[in-house]
Amino acid sequence: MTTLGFAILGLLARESLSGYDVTQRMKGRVGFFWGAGHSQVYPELARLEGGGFVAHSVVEQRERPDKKVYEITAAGLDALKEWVTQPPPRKPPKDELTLKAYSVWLADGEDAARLFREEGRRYEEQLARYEEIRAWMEEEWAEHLGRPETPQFASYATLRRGILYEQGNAEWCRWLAGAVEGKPEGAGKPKRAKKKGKEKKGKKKKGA
Amino acid sequence: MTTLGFAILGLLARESLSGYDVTQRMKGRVGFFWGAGHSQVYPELARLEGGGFVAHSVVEQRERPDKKVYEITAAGLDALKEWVTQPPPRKPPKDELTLKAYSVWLADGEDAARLFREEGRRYEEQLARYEEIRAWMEEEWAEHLGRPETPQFASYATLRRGILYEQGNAEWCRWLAGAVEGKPEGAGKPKRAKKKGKEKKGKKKKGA
DNA sequence: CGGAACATGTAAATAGTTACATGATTAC
DNA sequence: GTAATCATGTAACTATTTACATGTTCCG
Repeated sequence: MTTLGFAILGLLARESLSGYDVTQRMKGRVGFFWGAGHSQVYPELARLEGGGFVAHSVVEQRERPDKKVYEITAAGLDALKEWVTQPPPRKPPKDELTLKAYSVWLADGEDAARLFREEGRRYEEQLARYEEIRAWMEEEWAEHLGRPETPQFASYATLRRGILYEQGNAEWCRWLAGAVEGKPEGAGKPKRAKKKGKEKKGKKKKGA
Repeated sequence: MTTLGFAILGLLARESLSGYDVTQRMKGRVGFFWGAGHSQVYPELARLEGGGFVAHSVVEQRERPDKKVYEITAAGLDALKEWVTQPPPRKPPKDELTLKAYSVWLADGEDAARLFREEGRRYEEQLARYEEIRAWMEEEWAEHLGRPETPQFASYATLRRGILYEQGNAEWCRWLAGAVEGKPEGAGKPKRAKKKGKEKKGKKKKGA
């Protein structure tokens, strides 16, 4: 079983969904911790069905194309429960923004400050959206949030994770943008023998 | 050019390395924000050389097998500088621990608390290691850390990112472990009769 | 009429992991 | 002798992304 399979089972444990619905969730509410396109979702649903973890029934619609609605089976629920408390394998993270920071010493300070200020702004926007949802949940779901056996509690838990994540990102971006501001282009290894025609129009770097 | 290619260029911009060395870095100092095995590194170095971004020379060693030491070229450095300040494409994150949290409502409270307490402990250990390195850097590299044009500054920046990341993770795990502790098993049918005496007759709602 | 949302798939390509394969030297 | 580290590669497989492919209904 793949992790994507468990992601789908996690959705179907809450409500039965079509492949289309699953894809929408993947780029909506659960999209901040797991994502997949429809071209991954449909084959995975077929595999899950082959393994007996889900079953589908065709729902005919008058005004819409027919759809296959998938429901989780008892075996699927068992497999999901088993998986939930297993420690996840630690896999090498891929954080492209940090990777850029690792080479930021080579960049022009203004360009770098622009990048990290802009990225920081995005994280803050996302944070603001999460905080709104959080406020809504804390009011609307007040009685669920003390009950870890409810899906509402679990959703709230993932949201808290998202909030801490965005806060950390935003704080770091702000700090880094401030730190690189005003810096000239990279020194350290002044390997500039470049007289390339690769210069972008209207944007002149220092040098010359 | 792939992101892995830029990851390698980022290393070679600091010092010339063999494929073996690059692989070691990938699971060492830069491993917390980018990882790759040797089977990915060697072909990528060949591709980078094909594109003129790196060049190698064979270093014969008396006591060790010969090695190919790769050096970044002027073209490679240009490409890297260009890439550093481009906003990274937002790709769907894959956070398996949060995904598990999304289905934690189905799990036994003790099992879940164990998982998140244990994961939290790991994050705290990592955090402690980072804090040590940070203390070392702040003493040893004091004069570099105000200079964004030095590779030392950039390393420090990525370390700060790591610290904020681990702090957020650890805090969240602690909170979640505490919140699920003592919770009985979730909705649905109980999986197996473990040696648990805490059976309750909770037949409850189906997910909504 | 055209675009967005609903609805489901396959194909091709790229990225990444795990396994296969070899061989030297150092330290126990 | 045997395990660990150094050193470099290829092959097979899995996961993921992007593109191809089709058809409906709703709204303006």
